[in-house]
Amino acid sequence: MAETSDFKAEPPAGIDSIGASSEGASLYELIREDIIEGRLAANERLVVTDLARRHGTSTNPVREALQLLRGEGFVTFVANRGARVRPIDQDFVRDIYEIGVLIEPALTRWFVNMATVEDIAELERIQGLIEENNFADTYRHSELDTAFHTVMYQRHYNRHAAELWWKHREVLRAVSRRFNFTLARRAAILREHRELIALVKAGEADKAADLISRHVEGSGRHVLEQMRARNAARAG
Amino acid sequence: MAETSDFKAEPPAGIDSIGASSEGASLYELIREDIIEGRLAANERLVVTDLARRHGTSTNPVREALQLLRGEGFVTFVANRGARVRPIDQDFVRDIYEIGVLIEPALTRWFVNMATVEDIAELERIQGLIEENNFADTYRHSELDTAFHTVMYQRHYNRHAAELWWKHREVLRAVSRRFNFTLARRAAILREHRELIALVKAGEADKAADLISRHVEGSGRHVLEQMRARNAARAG
DNA sequence: ACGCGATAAATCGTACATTGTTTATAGAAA
DNA sequence: TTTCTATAAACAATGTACGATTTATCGCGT
Repeated sequence: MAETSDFKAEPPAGIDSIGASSEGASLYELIREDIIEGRLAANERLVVTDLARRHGTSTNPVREALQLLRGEGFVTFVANRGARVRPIDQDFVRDIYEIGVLIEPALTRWFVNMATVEDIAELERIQGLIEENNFADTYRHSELDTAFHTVMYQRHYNRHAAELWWKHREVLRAVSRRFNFTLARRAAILREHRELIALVKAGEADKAADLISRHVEGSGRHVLEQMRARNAARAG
Repeated sequence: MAETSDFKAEPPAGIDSIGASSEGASLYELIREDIIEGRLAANERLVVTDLARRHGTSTNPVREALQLLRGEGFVTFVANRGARVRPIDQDFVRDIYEIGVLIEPALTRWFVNMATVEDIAELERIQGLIEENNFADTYRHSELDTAFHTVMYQRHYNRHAAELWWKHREVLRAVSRRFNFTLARRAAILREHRELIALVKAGEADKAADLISRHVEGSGRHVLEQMRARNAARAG
């Protein structure tokens, strides 16, 4: 099949927990996916015995998976009361984007200074896939958008920053599952990516970093507006 | 007793994993402490049965603790081969400080804009403790130094940033266990903290952020020099 | 309607079985 | 003798099953 792996990236080595491994979707990945994809509600209780039954295993692997997710920050724990899904709400998203605005420009700067021709080719390939998609599938657009950034950040010029990006990335996936970017916003993303590639080729690190800063801030603002609008609609 | 809690801070709510809880040092905290304090060597194997015996429990709590530490990034895993201590080496430290330079100025800016009189009083209290210590105990000096920063960052104007700081903080503790800041450097820290308090009181957010930026960069450079020197000595 | 006690449910810890990995050993070839 | 390999035994990670303790739920009596 035309697997989605046409833009699959590897998680930073060392952090073996975050990121989808090639084949064996282990238990914690499945549970994390359930959280990201929104199949589990915010603050929903994660009952070990239920999850064990559902996944056809005993309780022990589930418990370990939940602890791992706790360490990653996707699950909260209370002693003797078990785990709950950590909600991905407005504050959560706003905070993530604020961090992105701080981190991504620096990552971009490093990338521009150290990018190989293969890296740039890969960027253009992703960009091609986005244009090919031509706004047809909003979810795929989002996936490709994060893939674009991932290409820039995955070779860890700074391992911690790369790990941060991988966590950030999971949240972005969660957001894109819940909210569709408008056509206008998607057009802006496309345009800014194109600009970015040009700047990368020209070796303009500072300008590229600036652009990314505005790019991330713009996306963040847009997502938050979407979230606010939905909340207002729900309340009204 | 004169508990060390004269500058104890709370970990950001929500992230229930990182940070020392008041009393019950649970298993994962103990193991993490062993890593931070350097009682476990870099890349050392973490054998579940050994740890269980050593801590007088069965294997299950140990396994969960290791998964939690994996999620936090202090332990690496290989399937069917178990866990190892993630080394806190030069790269690790350099990367952490680079992130610090990106994050801490923003955190400082937020703090200056939102600090209460109690916050400032707390800062001055810590500063008083540092001056009282008067370079006598280098380890205590480091602890107080991070405590100073923690006061500024712990009230999570941005929860993810606060979590980042808490992780950052653990690494700093690890570093301070392995390397002593020179007298000159500690004097500089003291001076810069004093400057900072003045800027906070004056509400000079930008200048404070600038100062912190240089402050963190300076500490990072200093620590890395220490590490390099020791490595060179070891090699020579 | 509001505590209160019994019952149900789920977490947490222990013990054990299974599977895969590492290490030690013995033998064969150079 | 030395080195490489095949094999077996020890070891440790992973998964299962179960008991104990804590928490949640429900019905009863006032």
